[in-house]
Amino acid sequence: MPERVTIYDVAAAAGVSTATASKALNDTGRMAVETRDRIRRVARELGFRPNALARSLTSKRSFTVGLLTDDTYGRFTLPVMAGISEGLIDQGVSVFLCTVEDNPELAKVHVDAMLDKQVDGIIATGKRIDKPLPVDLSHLPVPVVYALTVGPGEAVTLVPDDDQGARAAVEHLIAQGRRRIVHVTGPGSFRVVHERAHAYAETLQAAGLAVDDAAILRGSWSERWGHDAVATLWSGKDQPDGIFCGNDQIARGVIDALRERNVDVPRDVSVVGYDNWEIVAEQTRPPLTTIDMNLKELGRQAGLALMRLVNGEAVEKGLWKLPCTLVVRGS
Amino acid sequence: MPERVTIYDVAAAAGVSTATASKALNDTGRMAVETRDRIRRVARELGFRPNALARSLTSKRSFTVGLLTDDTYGRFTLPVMAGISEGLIDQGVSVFLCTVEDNPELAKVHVDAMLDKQVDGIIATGKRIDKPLPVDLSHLPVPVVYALTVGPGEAVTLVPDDDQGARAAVEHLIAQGRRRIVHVTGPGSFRVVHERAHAYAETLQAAGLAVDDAAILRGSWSERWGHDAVATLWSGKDQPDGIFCGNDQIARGVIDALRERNVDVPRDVSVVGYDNWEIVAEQTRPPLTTIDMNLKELGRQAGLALMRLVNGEAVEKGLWKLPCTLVVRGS
DNA sequence: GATCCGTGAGAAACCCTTTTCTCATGGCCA
DNA sequence: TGGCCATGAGAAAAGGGTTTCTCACGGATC
Repeated sequence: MPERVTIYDVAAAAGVSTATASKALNDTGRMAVETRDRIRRVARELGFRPNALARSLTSKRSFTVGLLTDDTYGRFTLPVMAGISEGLIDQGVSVFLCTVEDNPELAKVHVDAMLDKQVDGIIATGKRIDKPLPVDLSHLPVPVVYALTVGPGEAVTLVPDDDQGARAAVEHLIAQGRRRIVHVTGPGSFRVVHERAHAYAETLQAAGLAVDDAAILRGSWSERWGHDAVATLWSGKDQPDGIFCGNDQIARGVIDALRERNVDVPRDVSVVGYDNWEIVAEQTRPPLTTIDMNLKELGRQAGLALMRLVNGEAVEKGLWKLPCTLVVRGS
Repeated sequence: MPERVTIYDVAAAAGVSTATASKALNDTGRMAVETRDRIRRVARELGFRPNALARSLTSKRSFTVGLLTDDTYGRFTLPVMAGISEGLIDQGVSVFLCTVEDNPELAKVHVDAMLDKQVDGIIATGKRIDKPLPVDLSHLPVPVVYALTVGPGEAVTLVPDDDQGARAAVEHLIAQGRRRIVHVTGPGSFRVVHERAHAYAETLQAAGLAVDDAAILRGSWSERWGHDAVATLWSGKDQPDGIFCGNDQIARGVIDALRERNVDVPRDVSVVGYDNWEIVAEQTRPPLTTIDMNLKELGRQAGLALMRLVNGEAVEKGLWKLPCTLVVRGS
């Protein structure tokens, strides 16, 4: 293991003091151009990289943030984390990852460890928007941002705009000339189910289409449920010509069931999913038209918002609803 | 934002020097028991927490490790990361998360940022065992451990024992009295496909059962493929009574297809999956018997191995194959 | 009563970098 | 020729801890 090169080494090699070396490398202070260039050249030759710890000690900024999640399996958290990491690296910020499950003591240990390490701020993220993390982050000495999980009212919280997403899905179906549009979605215990269902109903109404409570079918987030829902729908009369599904798995079940009944998608029925889970959406036959929540972008924004708070810049408090995108494929 | 309490505050409040305060709190040095207790009590009352940055500066240990991943969607990486985080927090170690996708420049920036922050070591992990990260980690000033991704030969690399896992699956089928066992698996371009297929064949042979190359069906990692494979298998004569699937999604497709054909699982055919992806395995009807790769445990071990390297303890180099577990459910 | 030694605590140095303050130098102006 | 000022660079302190070394004190020993 090679010894690390310190600024003392650079200063000695360039024949100057560490003060001068520091100023040369940070482009501060006043000095002859030749001196600055010489020091920089020496530093480069020696492969000098400043010790961020020592630097943080004086600057009071560690260029480090903590990321708390209660999710170990979900597929929503990873893109959010990737977005955070990607959005912050430009500013030289690194991200501490902490998985806390539902364990309050563990969460506290992690938060304390992060604070001891002088994180500049903390991002809380989770597997379910309507479930808070098992730890109170509201009186910390650093700013906190919430992404994909609820925070206290006065906090900055970023979530996908379910209303706009659902609206876009239904509007797309209407634009395809569909008039009898049903909504097959997940369990009523999820907040997103209500929001999407509400937006669905409003959009129909705005288009002058009939809204029927029975046209909202709640079940589980599974292919099976999509399959079963089609069985129910096609057992009565008055079959729909458009189906807005609460997620891509349901949509896939719906499409498979339709094909089994020789109902052509998209000729006879148009289907729109939710999530743009590529491994599902692209495998469907035909490939699934669906709503992308832009989770990576959400993560990036969360990171940037946190840095603005850290820098003392003004940030609008409250719920930020980030736009979803309709991804048109073949269904 | 409350001001942070430093050891100077503690020392002043207790009427001692910072040297004495430090020794009292770290249980080092010699001093009267009353002095030590008094300092500790004062520290507790003031809510003193040492600044880890300042501490790291002298100790040369940051109690921080870097975690590199190229995965932003996969479902394998998250449990590994959770295991690492969980395994290291006991030692007060925090984990820097870096997502590098397939971008070598980005990866280099992240690695440099971590080294600047004086990480004690680095863990590389990825979405696919047979694909390396887009950055060379072999000449770093800190130790490196690879988990779920290939490292150079002399490195410590942790992967699930696919041989043992596949063996356990097939042995379970044999123990159920099955004799005509086929293997429906993923694309031949994946190394795990070869390993599992090889173990499958060997286990059959060891049990004195016929091994037929045509009994290994390679396709995609999807339910659809499981479905299609059953269609193929049941179109000929000589149907199998046991099916070992390359992952849970395939297994689910297989089981669904069997039910559609009125083939009873597990009465007529036993099915074993791979991955123990609970959202799939538990939703299957009947619930899926499958192989759990214990990824969280793998992550934990990776973290512990890295800390042993950091502490200069002996660690066996090379490939560590960690045992998989058969999870018996209803199939 | 002088010497010795163990004890408890503090002074100071160190980790690495940044930043403020000071100072020597030399050119310019009066 | 003396005083001023701009310039370039270094000394020193700070940041928050840890660690080594030193020292004052009091009791035991001879």
